[in-house]
Amino acid sequence: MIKLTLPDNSVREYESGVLALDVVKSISEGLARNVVGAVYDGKTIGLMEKINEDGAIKFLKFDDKEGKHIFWHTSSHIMAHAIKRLWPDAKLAIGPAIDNGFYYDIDLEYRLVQDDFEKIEAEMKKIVKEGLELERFELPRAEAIKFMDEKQEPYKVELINDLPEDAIISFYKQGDFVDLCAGPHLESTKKPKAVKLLSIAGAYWRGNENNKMLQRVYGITFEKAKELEDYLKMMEEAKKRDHRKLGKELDLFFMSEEGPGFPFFLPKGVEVKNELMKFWREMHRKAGYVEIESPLMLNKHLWEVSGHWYNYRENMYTTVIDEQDFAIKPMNCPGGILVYKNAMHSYKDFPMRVAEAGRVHRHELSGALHGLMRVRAFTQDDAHLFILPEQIKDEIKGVIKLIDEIYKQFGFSYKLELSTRPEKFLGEIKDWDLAEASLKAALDELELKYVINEGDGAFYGPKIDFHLTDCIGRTWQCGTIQLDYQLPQRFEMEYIGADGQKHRPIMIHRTAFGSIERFFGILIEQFAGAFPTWLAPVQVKVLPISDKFIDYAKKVKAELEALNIKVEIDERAEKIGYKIREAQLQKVPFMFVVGEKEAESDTVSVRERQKGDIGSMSIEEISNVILNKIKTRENDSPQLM
RNA sequence: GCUACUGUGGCGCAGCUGGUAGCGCAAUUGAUUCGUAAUCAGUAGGUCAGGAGUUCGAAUCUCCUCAGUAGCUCCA
Repeated sequence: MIKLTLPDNSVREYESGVLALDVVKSISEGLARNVVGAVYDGKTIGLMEKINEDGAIKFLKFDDKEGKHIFWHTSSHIMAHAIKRLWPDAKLAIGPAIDNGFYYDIDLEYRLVQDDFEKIEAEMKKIVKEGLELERFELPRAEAIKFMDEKQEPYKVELINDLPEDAIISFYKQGDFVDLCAGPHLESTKKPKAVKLLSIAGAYWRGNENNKMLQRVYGITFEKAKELEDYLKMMEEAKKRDHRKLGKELDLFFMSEEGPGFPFFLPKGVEVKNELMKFWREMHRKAGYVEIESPLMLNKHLWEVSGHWYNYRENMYTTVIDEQDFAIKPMNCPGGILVYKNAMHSYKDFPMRVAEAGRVHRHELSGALHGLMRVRAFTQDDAHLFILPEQIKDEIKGVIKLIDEIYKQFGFSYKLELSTRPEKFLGEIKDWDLAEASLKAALDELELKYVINEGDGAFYGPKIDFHLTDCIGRTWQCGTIQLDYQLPQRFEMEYIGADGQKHRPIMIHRTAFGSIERFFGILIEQFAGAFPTWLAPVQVKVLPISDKFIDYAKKVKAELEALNIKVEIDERAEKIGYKIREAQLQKVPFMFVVGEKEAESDTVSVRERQKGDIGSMSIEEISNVILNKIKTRENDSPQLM
């Protein structure tokens, strides 16, 4: 509940939720004259401030995040206004603010191209210069529909029709431009002086691929030109971390036209992946997991039982062997289940935690592919837990903790999402309800924040997803925990309970990395390719000053290799500066410069990638430092310091 | 899959309104043996994603296919 003190000292109360401050404006001239902003659950956002315990509010300045949203939301109106001026037949759909800027979906016969951006930007700047005041007004439903109909805005009419009965239908007007909008907005169009349109893309009306595809124009604005400049520079910098670029530069992996969506890993990429999996195996062993392997390909019968043949067929690679249909596995679970069914189990065996790093193939839509983040063949660090009903909550909590611990190793922060029953689902609703409640309970008991995605679960059960962020802020689902009552039934899985009777186990599917490929991609971007020493494909590069010292360099290399340190020599007849530059660009954690001085004293001159020259040390001394970093898996990537 | 854009030697790029391809890095050869982010010189390497068409003539124009990029849909 929000209390608003008006100039006449009367108090008005609002339900919690977003309160458009323009409402305040209309009722409280003087208190909130130039105010733009909103209050949410009594907390200040936008230009507002709580001034006393009652939750009264007064004019303030921008709060960072929400303030930006208001700024950009108004900017999206300015852009729509500009486009309407240039192409009066454009039909407006929706135009919200996003984390970095805003967009507007527009239905326009004419196809916008990059070259139109300048024109639109120029028109936007004109509107900014005009400093049009934004006015809010409300209309009853019938009038609102009539109004938008007259303006020939069919999408707006549809939006109004879908608003709940009691919704307040508000509009914002700036000059001759009016838009259906809940607000809030800036008081005038004069602030977003630095304007930049970023890209144009297609987007389905209301996100449904059966609907018409509209043109979505993305843009960003700032008050000052310098801010825009900084933003664009920052984006440029961020793009240097792109794993696709670094993957090439650092010889980690590549993609070939011959296998769209099927990544090739180069020796250095495999080194990193192997180290990653070593870490993974250690963590899982400690957490009480065993590991199995199941076949890549299984016959149609199995996929019919699992439900994949009917629910997932368009995504599976299939083939015929000896006149029998087979499918390459898109998921590891059925294989894991066959392993379970290979023997009779007792309740005493539970919880069983069975891991499998299994390569799966899914025929993803070509437009969905993206570097290592979205591929058609990937290795899931899967595991299936077979448990008793009373073990659900604790096992889920255990999995969450394990995933959290794994992510912490890399310094990741993550977002959690809980996805519930989809339209296409197997099994009984009551089982679904129970499963969803268990996942919620586990999250709540661990006091974790999460958002709920209604209807986003897998067809066999609800799930908790862990989302990680890439270099430009896109998030990718990595870890997932899915509770499943369906497959145990479909596969008639059993165990013998304390009562000597057969019972059905409950199954949890889970991944930590999600896909090793995707996780690797995120990792590359997180560290900008400068892997911590323990993960680095080359940990030490030995750089002889000249050919004369190659023998000594080889001796150094042999000593380090005996200690399992990954080392290379740069034997080329280049100057030391050149070799250092190259090793630095390859982001090798340690460089050993060896010349006459070192060969004589049996030492090396050590150069660390982030600190530069750290002086001359004996081989034993420096290898102890390195071994210790490897052993403790110290996060010494310069990106995290 | 959809919308828009892109596709030139291993990599990064240039090639204006059509007249049969250039640069830098890398590679390679030779010289240099040089102390902390690029030594000098030479050589080789591409029928311009693939196909069809327009044209006297196409990397440059048109169409189709493939691949990539951004976003949408979908998803780990």
